[in-house]
Amino acid sequence: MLTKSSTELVRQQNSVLVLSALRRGGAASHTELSTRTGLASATVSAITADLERAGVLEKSEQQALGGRGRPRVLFSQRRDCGYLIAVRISSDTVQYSLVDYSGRLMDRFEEPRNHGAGGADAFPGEIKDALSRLVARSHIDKDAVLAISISSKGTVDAMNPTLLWSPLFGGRQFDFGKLLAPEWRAKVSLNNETLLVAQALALKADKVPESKFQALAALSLGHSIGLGIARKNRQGEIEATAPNFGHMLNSAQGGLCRCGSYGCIEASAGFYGILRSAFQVPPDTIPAKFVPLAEMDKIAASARQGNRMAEYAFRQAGVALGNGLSRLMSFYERMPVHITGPGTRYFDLLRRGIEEGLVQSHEVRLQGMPQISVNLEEQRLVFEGHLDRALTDADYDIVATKVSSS
Amino acid sequence: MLTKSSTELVRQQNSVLVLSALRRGGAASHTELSTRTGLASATVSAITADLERAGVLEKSEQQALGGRGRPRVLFSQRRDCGYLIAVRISSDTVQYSLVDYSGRLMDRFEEPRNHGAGGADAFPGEIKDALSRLVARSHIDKDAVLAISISSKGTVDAMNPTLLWSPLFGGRQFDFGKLLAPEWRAKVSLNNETLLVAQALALKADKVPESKFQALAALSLGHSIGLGIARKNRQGEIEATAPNFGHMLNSAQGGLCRCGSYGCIEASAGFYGILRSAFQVPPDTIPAKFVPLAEMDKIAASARQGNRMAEYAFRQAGVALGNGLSRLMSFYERMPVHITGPGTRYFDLLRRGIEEGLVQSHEVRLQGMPQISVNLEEQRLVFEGHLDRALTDADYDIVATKVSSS
DNA sequence: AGGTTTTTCTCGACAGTCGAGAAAATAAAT
DNA sequence: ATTTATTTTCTCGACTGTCGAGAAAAACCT
Repeated sequence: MLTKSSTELVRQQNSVLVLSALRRGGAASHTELSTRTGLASATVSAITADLERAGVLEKSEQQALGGRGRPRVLFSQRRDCGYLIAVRISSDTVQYSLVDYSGRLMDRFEEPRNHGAGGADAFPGEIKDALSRLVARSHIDKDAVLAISISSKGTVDAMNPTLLWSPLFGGRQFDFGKLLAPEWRAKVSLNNETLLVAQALALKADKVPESKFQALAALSLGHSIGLGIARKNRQGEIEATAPNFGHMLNSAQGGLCRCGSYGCIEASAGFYGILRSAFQVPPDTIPAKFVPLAEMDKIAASARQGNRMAEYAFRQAGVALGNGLSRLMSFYERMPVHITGPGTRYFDLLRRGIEEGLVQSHEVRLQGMPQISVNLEEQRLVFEGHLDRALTDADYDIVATKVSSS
Repeated sequence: MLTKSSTELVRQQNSVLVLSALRRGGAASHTELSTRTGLASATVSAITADLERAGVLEKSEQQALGGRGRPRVLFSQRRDCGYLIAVRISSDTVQYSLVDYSGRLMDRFEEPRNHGAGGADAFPGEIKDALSRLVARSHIDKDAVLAISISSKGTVDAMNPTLLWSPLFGGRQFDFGKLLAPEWRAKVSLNNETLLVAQALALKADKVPESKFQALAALSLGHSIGLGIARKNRQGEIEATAPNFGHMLNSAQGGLCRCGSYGCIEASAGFYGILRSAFQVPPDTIPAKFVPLAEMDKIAASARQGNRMAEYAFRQAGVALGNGLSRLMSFYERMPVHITGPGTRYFDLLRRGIEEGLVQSHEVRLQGMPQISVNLEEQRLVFEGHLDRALTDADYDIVATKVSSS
C-alpha cells in the first residue's frame, strides 16, 4: 500500500534533509545548507528557525576567516540536545560508549564478559549496571539518552529488538527492548556487528563524488563468520542487512558446526573449522569452544612454510567462503567485498581458495571477479556504523516529535 | 542521498495513490476513493478533476442500483488513454497481448519460435514484425502504446533493458531497448518470468485484509529453474527480484550444466538433470537440449512404481532445490514458497527431497519449515504480473508528464 | 409537492516552498 | 571618516497543495 502525502510531511522530510546534510558535511552556513540540500534559501530559513526553537540546532558564532561581506553564521547540532549510547558486545568484552548528539565521543569503558557458568544469566544485569554507570559518570540524566544502539555477532530480530542466536550465547535469546524498557526512555536498537561495518563502508563509499556506489559486502573472519550487505535502494538510501551467512549451508558433506548443523560455512571457514582440518580431526568432532589466535598463527606459519595439511586447511576455508560469496552474488548482484576481522591476517592463505570458490558462480564467470579488499579497522567501522544508524534514527524521531508539537 | 520534497511532489504522489486505488479496487465513486486513499474529499475532487482534464479518467455514468440519495458517479480509467503490450517469450512460442489502459485484454496471438540455425538472428525481426501486426489489427497508433513489457526466462539487466543470459539463447544478448527505440515511443521493460509470478502472487496475498504479507518466493520448475522473490519494503511497496537461482552453485561435485559450469542447481533439478541421473548417464555429459514432457512422465511413472533410480533422481533434484531454498532463507528470511511450472506435476516425488534439503538450514531449524504450496496457473500469473508492473509504471509516467504540463 | 438521504462540489483557512529583493554586516577604497 | 563593494541573511508576496465544513445536487419516500 502506498501512503498519502501532505504538506506537513514535506516539511518533515525536508527537516530531516537539513539535519542529515549537517551530519554528513559538518557545521554549515545558511547558504551552504541551501546548496547542499537543494532547498531554497527561504525554506532553509524557515526550517532552521523551527529547529532552533525546538532546541536541536544552535548558531555557532565565530569564523571571521577572510572574505568580505557579511560573515556567515554556522549552524550545528546542539550537543546537549540528546545523547547516544553504543554497546558493542564482543566475544570477551563489552564496550560502552557515550556520544553526544553531534557525534562526539564523551566517555568509553570496557568490561570483561563472564564466560563461566551463570555468565549468561548475569549478563542482562551487568548491562543494566554498566549503562547506569556510564550516564552517572558524565552526570547525564537517563531520559536525555535518545538511543541505545547495541551490536553483537549472530542473528537478530531488528524489530523487537531481540538477539535470536549468537556465537556467545547459542540459542539463548535476549530481548533488549523489554530489558531496558521501564528504566530507559531511549529507543533501543540491536544490529549485527558486520551489518554496521557494511553500513559504515557504504557511507564512506557513497560520500566519494562520482562514485556511483551501488552495493558492497563486508565479510568478517574470525572464530565465527559474519556478513553484512549494504545496498542503495531506489530512493538512494543505504539499506543494510546481515544474513545468517556463517550458518548458511555450504556443503551437505561438511563438518559439524557449533550450531549443531552439518556443513555450515563456519564449520569450514571459522577458526575452529580451519584448526580441525589442519589437524585432520574427524569433521564430526564437537568444535572447540574457543581457539586462541596464537594457535591459529602457528598453523598459518606452518602453512606458509609449505605444510600441506595446514595449507589445505586454509585453502578449503577459502573455497567455502568463495562458494558462499558466489551464492551471495547469485542472489543479489556482483558487488565488491571488504574483508575485516582477525582472520584478515591469514588472507594470503585464503585468497586463492576464495577466488577458486568465487569463479564457480555464473555471475562471476559472466561479469568477472568482484573487487576484494582488506580493511583492518573493524572496530572503528563498527563504531561509525553505530553512530550513523543511531543518529540518523534520532534525527527522524526528533523531527517527528519535537518539531511538530511546537 | 535523500532528496528534497515539495508541494508539487505531494500532488504527484497523491495522484498516483488515486490511480493505484482505482487499479486495485476497480471503478470507484468520489467518496469511496476518499476512504480508500485516506485523502480528504476535497483533495480527491481536485485530483480527479486534474486527471479528467488530462484525459486519464472518465466518469462512467449509470449504476442506479438501489439506495436513495444522490447517485454516485463512478470514476474509471479511460480505456483509450493508452495501451500496453505484454510479450511473453517462452521456450517454443512467443505470446503477444494487447491490453488497454484499464487492463482489459483486447487481442492476443502466439507465434512459434524458430529453434533452427539462424533462429536467434531472425528473432529481433520477428518481434518487431509481430508488434507492428498486433497494433495494426486493432487499428491503434504505435505512439498510443505506453509500455511494452517483455518477459523471458534467464537473467536480465532491468535497467537497460537487456537479456543477458537465457536458456533459449545462451549467452547471446538482446537489448530490447535499443531494438525498439526508434520505432516505438513506449517504455520498454524486460523482466524475468518468475519475477512476474512472484509479483502477482504477492499482490494477491497483500490484498487479503489482515494478511500482514511480508515476503514470498515463487519457484518455477521445468527444463530450467526460475526463482522470483517478492518482499514488502519499509514504504509498504512490493519489490520483486529474480536471482540467478537456477545457475547458483549447489554443490561443487555436481554435474555439468547447460551454462557450462558444474554443480548448478539446474544441473540437478532441471528436467535434463533429472533425466541424466535417472538413466545414470555420467554427470559430465553435455545436457540434452530439450526433454519432452512425455519422457519425464515416463520416468515419474516408473518412480511411482518403485523404480529405485528414478525415485532417486527426483529425490536428489528435490534436495538440490531444498538446499537452494535453504540458502534463500539464510540470505533473506523465512518465507512461504509457491511452486509453479510444468514440474509441479512431479511435486509428489520432489517433496521429500525438498524438505530434506530445507531442514539443513539454520533458519528452518530455528523457525520451522516454511509453507510450501503448488500453483498450477503459472501462465495467468505471469500475465497478471505483466499488467501490474507495466500499468503501475504507466500511472507514474502519466502523472509525471501529462498532468504536470497542463 | 415537500421532506429525507446520500453524494458531490465549493469555499476559506492553513501549511509549505520559492524567487526576488531588502536588510545587515563586514572589508576595501577613497 | 565616509563611501562603496561584496557577501550573507532575512522577509515578503505569490503559488501550490490539503483539509474540514457546509452548500448544492440528485435521487427516493411519503
